[in-house]
Amino acid sequence: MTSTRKSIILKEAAHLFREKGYSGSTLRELAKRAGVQGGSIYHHFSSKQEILMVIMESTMTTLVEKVQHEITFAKTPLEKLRKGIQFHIKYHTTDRDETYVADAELRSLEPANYKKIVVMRRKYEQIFRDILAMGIDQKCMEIENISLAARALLQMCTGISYWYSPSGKDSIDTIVDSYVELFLYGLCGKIHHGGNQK
Amino acid sequence: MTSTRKSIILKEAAHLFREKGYSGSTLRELAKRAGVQGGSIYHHFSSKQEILMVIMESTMTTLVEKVQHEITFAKTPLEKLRKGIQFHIKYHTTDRDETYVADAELRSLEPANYKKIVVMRRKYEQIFRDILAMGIDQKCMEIENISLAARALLQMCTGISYWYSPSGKDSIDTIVDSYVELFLYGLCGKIHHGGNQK
Amino acid sequence: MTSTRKSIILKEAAHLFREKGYSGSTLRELAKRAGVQGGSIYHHFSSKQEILMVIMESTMTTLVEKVQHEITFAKTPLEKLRKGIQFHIKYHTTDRDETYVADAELRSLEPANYKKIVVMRRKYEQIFRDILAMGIDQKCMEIENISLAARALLQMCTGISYWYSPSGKDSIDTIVDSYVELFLYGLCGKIHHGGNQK
Amino acid sequence: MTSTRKSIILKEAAHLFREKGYSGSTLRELAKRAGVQGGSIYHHFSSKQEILMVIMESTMTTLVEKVQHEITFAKTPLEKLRKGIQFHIKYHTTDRDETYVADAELRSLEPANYKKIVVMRRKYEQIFRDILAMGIDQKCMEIENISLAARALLQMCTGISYWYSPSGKDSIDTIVDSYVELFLYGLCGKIHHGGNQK
DNA sequence: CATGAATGAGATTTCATTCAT
DNA sequence: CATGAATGAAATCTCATTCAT
Repeated sequence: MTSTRKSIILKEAAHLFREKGYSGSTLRELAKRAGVQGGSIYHHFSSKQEILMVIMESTMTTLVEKVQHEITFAKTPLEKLRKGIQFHIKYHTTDRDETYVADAELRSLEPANYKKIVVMRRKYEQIFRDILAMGIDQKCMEIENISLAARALLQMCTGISYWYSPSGKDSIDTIVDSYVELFLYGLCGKIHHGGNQK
Repeated sequence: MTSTRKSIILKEAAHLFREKGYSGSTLRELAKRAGVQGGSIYHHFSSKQEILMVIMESTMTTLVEKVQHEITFAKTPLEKLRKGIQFHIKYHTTDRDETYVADAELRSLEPANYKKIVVMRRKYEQIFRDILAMGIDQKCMEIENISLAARALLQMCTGISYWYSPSGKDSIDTIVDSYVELFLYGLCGKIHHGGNQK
Repeated sequence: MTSTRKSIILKEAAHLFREKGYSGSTLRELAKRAGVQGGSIYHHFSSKQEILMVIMESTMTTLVEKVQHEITFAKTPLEKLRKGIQFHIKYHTTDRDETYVADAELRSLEPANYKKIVVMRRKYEQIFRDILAMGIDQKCMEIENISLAARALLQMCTGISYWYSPSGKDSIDTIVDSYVELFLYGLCGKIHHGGNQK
Repeated sequence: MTSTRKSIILKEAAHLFREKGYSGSTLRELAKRAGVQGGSIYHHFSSKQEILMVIMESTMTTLVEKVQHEITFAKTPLEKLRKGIQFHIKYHTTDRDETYVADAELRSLEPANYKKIVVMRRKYEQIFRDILAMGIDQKCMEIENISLAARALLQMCTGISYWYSPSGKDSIDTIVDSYVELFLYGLCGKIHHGGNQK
């Protein structure tokens, strides 16, 4: 919530990178949006790449820390999953520029940075895989392939940050409920227990 | 499957754009990968933008045409959905460079091109929305919000093209089956008809 | 003597670097002098540093090769020294931009390049040290410290490239003769055999 | 020997300019080495150029004043020359950063400053030329071209500041003796009076 | 005096595009 | 069709200098 020059630049950078992509964004444009001269950005960051890295690192750190906190107090795997999805979606809608960038610009990271972020990303995904595994253990979920399911879940939910707008007709809570419902019961899960009818 | 210069350039362009993004790719690099000199690209395409547009247009055209063909002969909405998902995933894994680019580089299109592609994309999504609506009509699906569900479905499936590798441990058929199952019945749909227990 | 664009750029670069130093020279200025656009330089060289390196490497290579050829056919150490000095001075006056740069801009080389050139420079100096050592052996020279003497000789002669101008009043041959004389007999060597009278 | 902020900055500036050249040095680097922040330098100097000028002016002033004092009490031209060389070398080794800069960065001076320093430099060189002329008059030296010889002498001796290190194996006194000897008698002057045998 | 954020001009470098051969 | 030298606009980055605190 602090509004230092540095934080303004970061905020505008996330927005710009989301809009035009990292490579498609220019520091001139960023400077203009942040209300500073081009050179001033280099007082706070040593390179364009560093700006991207700061956004990605802080976003991933927050994601991992907060989701762990959110699911700690839930008792059942289902409850943990619901809390996890809820948090994921809320964070991906409130800080949607940053999360979009963190999701879409992995490829723009230089090798060393890439490695760091991939580690954090795996850690985050692991949290969800663990929940699913627990659900299977406790027989409240039935999943053929945990990895696939976790990926599907996160991609589905992350995708929200691609189109969500606060001024859109669906509220965040509506979206959260729909997605949880969808992921837990599918399109037909509440209607009939039919097998896989090819 | 023709291997003209032009088709090689297109293939390499899709690969390169996927790897580094449209803005992050240079025509020099493309030329090198395609085995020609920089200037030669301009005998086949009038600009970098045109290369992107050709990829996107042909990809979207194929997507729309083929999915329609695939679902035509399916009788029930469930069957249509299964066929649709199957086709979507297969196409997104076999031509994953092109489909990835078509999905991720919308923002790199110039306004006129952007409009054209968005229309095609909506048409494609509409096909899936129609299936879901039909499913509700015929009471074989239960969906709160068709738009959200269609988006979730496509993002989930498209996401496969982000990580799928032919050398990975999951075959395309395995992936298709898992995703169809997941989307139709969710994690718990086959276990119990419990309500939404917050 | 070839006048390709590349050779023109190199020639002008040597001249500019000599005039303003490597760091003090801009590629814009170089481009202007070479009659090309700024960007064109990068068609021939990958960086400003590479231009400097090409100048230094080719200069040092020529120096070592040619001086070896020059002294090969001289029989006595004195004759070899005279030939060596003569060649050194001639090369440092005819290609004085390049030799000046090779001498003065060692510090502007990046570490890897620096190492390469230092090796070549040592090789060149060694040639002169060898001549002096041979002179001592054959008792036609009397030198307390070969390293110091070789350094003094080369610095004295290299210095010519700092002030020599083809339009000046001293011809190259005059300069060569004076320097050889000076270095062989000193200011007083022909007058009296006085000891070191402090 | 005073260690005011200003004198520290000057000392570090001479060192930095020697290492990277005037153009290649940045005030930020200088500030860091001097242990202050970038802006602080401007409390002591009005510009980067002024720092260079202060170094050069004080160095040249000291050179001229001290060499005159050193040679005043010597009686013969030979004695004067020995004293002059001795002083020159000692000063160029003890204050070798400053003297190196004074020697190498003439071209970095703005026109007005350039003129001033060139005058001082000529004055310094003239002192040595005068000694040589006196030596010829008194027939204790034999020199074809006084200007060339003076230039050769100074370049030879100044060059010491390019490689001298207090931790090297040659002491200053050793170097002084070798150079004096070398310049007075050459490599062969003490051996035989042979003519110029081409 | 000292700081350090900010400036803005300018440096190096990149790259889509053109065109003579 | 193909080449590769050249362009020129624009991108990233640097740095001497200023100034409010």
